[in-house]
Amino acid sequence: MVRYAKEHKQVTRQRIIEKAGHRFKQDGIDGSGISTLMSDAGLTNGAFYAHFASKDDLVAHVVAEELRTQAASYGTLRPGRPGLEDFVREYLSPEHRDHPGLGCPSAALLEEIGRCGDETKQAYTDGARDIVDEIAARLTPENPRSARGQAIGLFTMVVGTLQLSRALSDRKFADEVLEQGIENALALMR
Amino acid sequence: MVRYAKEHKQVTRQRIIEKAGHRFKQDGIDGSGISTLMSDAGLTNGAFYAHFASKDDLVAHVVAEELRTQAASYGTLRPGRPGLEDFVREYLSPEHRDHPGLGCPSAALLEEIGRCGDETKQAYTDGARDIVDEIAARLTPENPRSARGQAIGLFTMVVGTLQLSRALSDRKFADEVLEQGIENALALMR
DNA sequence: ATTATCTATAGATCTATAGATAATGC
DNA sequence: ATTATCTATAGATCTATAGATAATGC
Repeated sequence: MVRYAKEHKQVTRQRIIEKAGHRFKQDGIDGSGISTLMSDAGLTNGAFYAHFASKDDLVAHVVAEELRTQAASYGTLRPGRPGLEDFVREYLSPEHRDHPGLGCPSAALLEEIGRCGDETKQAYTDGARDIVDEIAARLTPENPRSARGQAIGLFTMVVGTLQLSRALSDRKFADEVLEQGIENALALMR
Repeated sequence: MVRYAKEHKQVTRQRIIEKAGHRFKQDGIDGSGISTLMSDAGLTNGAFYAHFASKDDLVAHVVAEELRTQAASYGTLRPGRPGLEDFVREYLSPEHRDHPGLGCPSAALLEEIGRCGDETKQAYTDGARDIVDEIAARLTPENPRSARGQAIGLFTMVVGTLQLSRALSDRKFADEVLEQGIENALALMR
């Protein structure tokens, strides 16, 4: 009984975390209330505190989970640079721009994470390290600049590019930003 | 009388906008309430609605003002590429990272602007155009890629780099991100 | 006399808690 | 019998409004 109950609770907790990831990326952390988050998971407000000590506690777990998922998804890409090129084209697509809830947590939340408490920033830092390592591993260091430095540049540029494209009300300008972003990303990988 | 009063009101309005810019960049738009914003300007809550129709209305004016100021500040740089290099080094400094309230509105608010209403996104779009033009004008198009494309890449990368550095709890990693950002920015300008 | 600003407050929403209920496993 | 979840609510905070007040210019 205890065993089943524990599993069930863990399943629910995981569902809250995953649905919250979607909601946070869509409406922002400050823009998402506990009631909405629990409703997204098919539960009511009060049940929240049986799973998390506070909203901040949830945020830290969501950030960790989102980055873990993202790092893991890189494993499905083709090996080496061709895989990175596929990644860049998918990342800088209108599809990704127009569906933040399903997309990259950094593009959707990076600025807000910078204002969060230390638990959340720590979770983000751990995840970011893994992602930079994943990208760097695909960049053979042929030229003087370190693969790690290139990886950081590639990552920050695609994040900034997607954010900029999302903030523009002019569709043509927004599309141009994505297209130039692909060119710039490929140039950075050289 | 009417004339003096109007001027005085305009001065107050401008003060509200400038102080709100600082507060928004520090605590986020969602994270800054009207009471705090007015208190920053030395006024009380209720006076706000004599100046702005709503918080959204203020946000749009703040975004326009912040980007106008930033574009204007580029005029004080040395001409051409050397000026851009100065800009990059200043932009990607620990000083800038650690004082968001006084810094770049895009690094502090871009993600949140993407979730704002059309008035604010329109204001941002107009400002972003000017900034991209300013940067592009300093990049002589010697190579095949357009100066405009390079300008977009430079801008998005420095914004993403500053945001990333602000989100990291590990100081060494955060500093490394800034240093590599400078390298990457210079590479993009080539 | 005019008007910028203040005081007070309505009404909505937010985080968090306490006690009740309903579903599960013994 | 146990416990995950729900109902109800406290207390804080948010946006916005209405009417009062105080400072300025005639």
